[in-house]
Amino acid sequence: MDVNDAKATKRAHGLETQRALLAAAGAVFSRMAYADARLKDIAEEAGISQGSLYFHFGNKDDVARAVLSVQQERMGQVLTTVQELAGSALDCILGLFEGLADLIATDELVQAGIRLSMQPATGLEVDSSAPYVEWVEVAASILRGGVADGSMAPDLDVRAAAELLNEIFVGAQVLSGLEDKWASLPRRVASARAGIRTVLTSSTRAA
Amino acid sequence: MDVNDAKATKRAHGLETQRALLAAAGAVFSRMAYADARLKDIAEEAGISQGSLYFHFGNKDDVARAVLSVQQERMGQVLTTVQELAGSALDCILGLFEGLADLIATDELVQAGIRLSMQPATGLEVDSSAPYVEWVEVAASILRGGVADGSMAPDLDVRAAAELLNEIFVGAQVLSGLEDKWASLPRRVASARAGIRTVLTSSTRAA
Amino acid sequence: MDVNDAKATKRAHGLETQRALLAAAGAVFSRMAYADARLKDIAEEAGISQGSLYFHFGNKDDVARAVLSVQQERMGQVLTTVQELAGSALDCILGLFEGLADLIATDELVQAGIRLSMQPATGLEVDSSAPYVEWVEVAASILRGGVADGSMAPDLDVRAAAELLNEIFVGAQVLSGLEDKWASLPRRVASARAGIRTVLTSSTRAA
Amino acid sequence: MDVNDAKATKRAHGLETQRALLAAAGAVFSRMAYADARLKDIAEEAGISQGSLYFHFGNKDDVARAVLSVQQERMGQVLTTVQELAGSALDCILGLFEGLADLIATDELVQAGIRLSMQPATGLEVDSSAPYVEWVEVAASILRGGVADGSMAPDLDVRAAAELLNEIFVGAQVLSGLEDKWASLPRRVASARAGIRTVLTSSTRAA
DNA sequence: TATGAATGAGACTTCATTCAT
DNA sequence: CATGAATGAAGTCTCATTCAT
Repeated sequence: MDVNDAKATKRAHGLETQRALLAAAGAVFSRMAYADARLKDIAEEAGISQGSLYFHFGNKDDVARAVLSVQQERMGQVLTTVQELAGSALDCILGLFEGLADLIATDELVQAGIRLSMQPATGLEVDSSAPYVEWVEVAASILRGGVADGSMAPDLDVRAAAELLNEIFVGAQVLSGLEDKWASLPRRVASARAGIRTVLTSSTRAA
Repeated sequence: MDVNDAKATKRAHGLETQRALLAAAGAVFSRMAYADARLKDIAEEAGISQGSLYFHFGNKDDVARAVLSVQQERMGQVLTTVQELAGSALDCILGLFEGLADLIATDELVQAGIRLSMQPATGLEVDSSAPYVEWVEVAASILRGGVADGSMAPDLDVRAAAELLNEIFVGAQVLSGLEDKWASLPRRVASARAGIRTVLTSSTRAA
Repeated sequence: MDVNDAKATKRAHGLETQRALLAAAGAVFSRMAYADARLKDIAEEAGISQGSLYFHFGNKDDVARAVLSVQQERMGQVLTTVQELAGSALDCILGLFEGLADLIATDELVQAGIRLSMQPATGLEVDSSAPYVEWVEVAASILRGGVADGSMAPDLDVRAAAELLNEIFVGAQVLSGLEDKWASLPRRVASARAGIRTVLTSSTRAA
Repeated sequence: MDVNDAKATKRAHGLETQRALLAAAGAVFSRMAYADARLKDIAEEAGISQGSLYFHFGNKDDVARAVLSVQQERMGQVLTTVQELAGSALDCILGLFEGLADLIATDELVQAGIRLSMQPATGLEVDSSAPYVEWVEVAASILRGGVADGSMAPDLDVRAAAELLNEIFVGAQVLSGLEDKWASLPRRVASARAGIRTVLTSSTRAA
């Protein structure tokens, strides 16, 4: 059992290191642009050597990709949770925005992912605009539900409204990121709530 | 007059080079992040040597600052023009968005300025979030006019609406930038038009 | 112990490299002015890459500072040794000059330090004239001993004599440095011996 | 006559510029090492363009050489003057030191020359130690006169004494240069006077 | 004569990445 | 797993020098 214990310990230790590394990457990438972020800083923040970093990740791009993947997972999680709890589609969309805002405001790793998503052509060959397209689809899908369940205007232009919501949320992210590192994002979203509801429920020529 | 002629010629030549340099900087900064942009590329694009670049601008930061300054000037120009032409405040704000969208979609230098504004703490110690604050003020001022001239809802929450408009526009900028280098921005703005009008004119609990 | 061994080995290797680097810096800085010295030459002379140099020293200034620090240590060592051995204060001061002359004539690092000390305001913000002031104090202190132990004239103007000695020694350094890279310094000091003794022992209006 | 006048004016203007340029070079080279001095600074200090500088001097080395040449001329002038006035050889040598000290303390161009002389292998292929050898010869020649006219010890070791004097003076130059840009040189020389006289007049085993 | 503009070589420095231990 | 050491490519910037006007 000695050997197995040692192995287990090592593996546990390795996982812990990896988590620390990811958190450190989040901290650094949330503070500055990808090109300005130094692997040295990440390693230091994680309390390990630069050499070690290359054991856990292949290179700088991989680190960023890992961050992006965690971000997407966590944001997706919010979507799942909200969809389970929400009543009407309108509540769902509003709850989604609120939930994401809270997540972003408190989770450095998610902040880092957002930052990274907004700097294309940086080397990480991922099509970073992809996630945004996805979110439009998500929103459109919910809006269609809203038209169906009567919580939104029956003649809502779903496509345009979904894009508008996306723009609002992305804009709020960017502005709160610049303003105070996303601390004000929940407030911004709350403040936009009334306007959003108006757009989604006003009939005739809405959105 | 020989001497003066010579001087004038030289100065003109210099200014021309500077313009080329600025355009080149616009092209490069609009394509990639500040930290990824290479002075070599800018110089090459302008058709001059790297050394020359330092004759006209002190360093990389100065180049970026010059780009930002031109961007702000051109965007301010749109504001002025629109304010002169517009009838109601509602027309004014919608015209402003349209005008800016067209400018951004076609002017590389302005695109570069936008990119630069969104990468804080990169070295150009300018508080790059400042312009966004300014635009909220501009919007708020126009909205107050709209409440007064009756083109908007009398009980409009001006502050919240101004922030929402700003978020919409910034979000549209970011998304169109990621999607197709701002080509789709005018379309996005046009598509948001109905929603914006709804928000600004719906009474009771608007925005 | 495997791990500790590995660490120790690495550290030893690093120290060795640093020593080589310092020696190379001595060789280069002793041959030319600070501003003319190329880090490339130092790295090459030490047999490592330029990049490596920055692993051990932060920048060019740091390298120079390290050289200066070693120089001062080695020269101070001579002072200590001589003070322990010397009989009279007169023997002490003459022995000090001889010892320093021999050190300077043979130690490239010390030569480099001397060169560096004589190029003020070059970037190494150390007040490089400080060491010279120090040496005047040292000399004055010994001379006071000489007045006390009777090996020098009782009415010696200690301050003036100390300054004169300093000037002689600095002058000899500079001239031998220009003449033949300090090879002739011991000869110069030996040749000055008689004059120095005269100045220090002649009564009435000496020094 | 118009043409000649114009020519004369131009020539005069040119000479004036050249003088300004030389003074500027003196100012700059007296402040920093040759390698640190920028032609741009010299041109600015002279109030002309860098391009103009190349009309008057071929290149950076030439500027330095011009400074050195003026320095040597002015220092030689002091020698001539002193030799005409002095009574005994002892007075002559002491007067020479005093005269040179005063010149150096007040003349930036001479200060610049001194600085330049002490940075060998800088590019100006002049053997900069040559002047110092010369001055030893001058001193030796005067000392021989002193032995002859009885103002110095009859058994003076002329060679050694001359070298010692040279070292004292060079040392004083260097130290005052480092201390306060040569302002204290006259004081240093005055303070060394008594010691020098002792060395030159003490019999038996002097110098 | 004089100058504004331009150039190119080369210096210092940074940083992702690799490797022996 | 981890690290200290090392590397090399590349980037920003400086500066002596040239040239057309």
